[in-house]
Amino acid sequence: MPATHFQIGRLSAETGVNIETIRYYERIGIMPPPPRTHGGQRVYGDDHLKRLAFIRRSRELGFSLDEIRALLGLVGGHALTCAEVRDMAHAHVADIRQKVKDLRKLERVLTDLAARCHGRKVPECPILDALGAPSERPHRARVL
Amino acid sequence: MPATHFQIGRLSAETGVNIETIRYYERIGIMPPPPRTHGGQRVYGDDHLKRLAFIRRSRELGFSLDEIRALLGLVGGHALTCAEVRDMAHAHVADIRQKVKDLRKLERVLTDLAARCHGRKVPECPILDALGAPSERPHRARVL
DNA sequence: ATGCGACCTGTAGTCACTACAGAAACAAGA
DNA sequence: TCTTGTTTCTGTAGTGACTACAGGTCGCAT
Repeated sequence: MPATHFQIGRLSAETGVNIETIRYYERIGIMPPPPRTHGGQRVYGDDHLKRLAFIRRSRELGFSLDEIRALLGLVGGHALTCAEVRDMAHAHVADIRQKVKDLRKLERVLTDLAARCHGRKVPECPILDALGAPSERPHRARVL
Repeated sequence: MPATHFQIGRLSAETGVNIETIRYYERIGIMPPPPRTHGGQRVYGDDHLKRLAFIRRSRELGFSLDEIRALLGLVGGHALTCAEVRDMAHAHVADIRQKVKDLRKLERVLTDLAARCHGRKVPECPILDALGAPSERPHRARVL
């Protein structure tokens, strides 16, 4: 069982969240201001640890800080229903699918371009060509 | 054949780049300052159009403005070799592949969570649970 | 008492835009 | 010529989610 009182450095180490980021979270109100020592240093407990872990995990899953605020019930004062949470998750999945699609298209284009490039001396680079020829030559072919 | 002299609005319309963004590009030096009318309004030509199209396309392919600066030969004064361009493209492909991987994992986790959620009244939401339970209950299982 | 690392506040920088306020320029109609 | 409306101008500030830094303080060990 870990100690129930620790400072920001420990909290940072346990959650993997940067110290500066923790203070930032406090400033914007998604982490509650913890009690302080006599000298003004922050003292955290397990609740803070859990909450920060939650935030971190949610960020990893692609939720914005505003959405996390909602998940935490910090908006309007009422907690979300399970259905609302599920809807948020669904919306994210849709976002992610679109992003993956876009990225894969992009990957194809770039690999194609790179494959056609043989690293020769200087000017006739097919990549620069495909991008639209910065200052010389009219560009005909359009990829994507 | 399109007109060779036009204002920022037209340039914006033809390239799909926001007017404010065009001025921003000028300010940070990746678009050259165009000549002006008597009254101070910017006048563009086909060179500008091509260059902006190049920039736009490169952005779409995921290059940063700094990388585009390099592609345009604005750094150190020397243009990149074809091989250097190809290497940049390769590096991007690697980036993209990693991102796709991460996103797909994320998608799986989120769909799983959403599937286990039946939208019931309020508290026993498996999504919030999996995220680490904001303030109550110890969280055992870790996904991802 | 002194040295050291961890911590404090507050501000500014990052990236790539985007938004706005308030003024001036230009084209078309009355 | 005057007015009206659209477009453009400059300069500044805001966005999201941090990150970096300066200059100072805390707390503990020696």
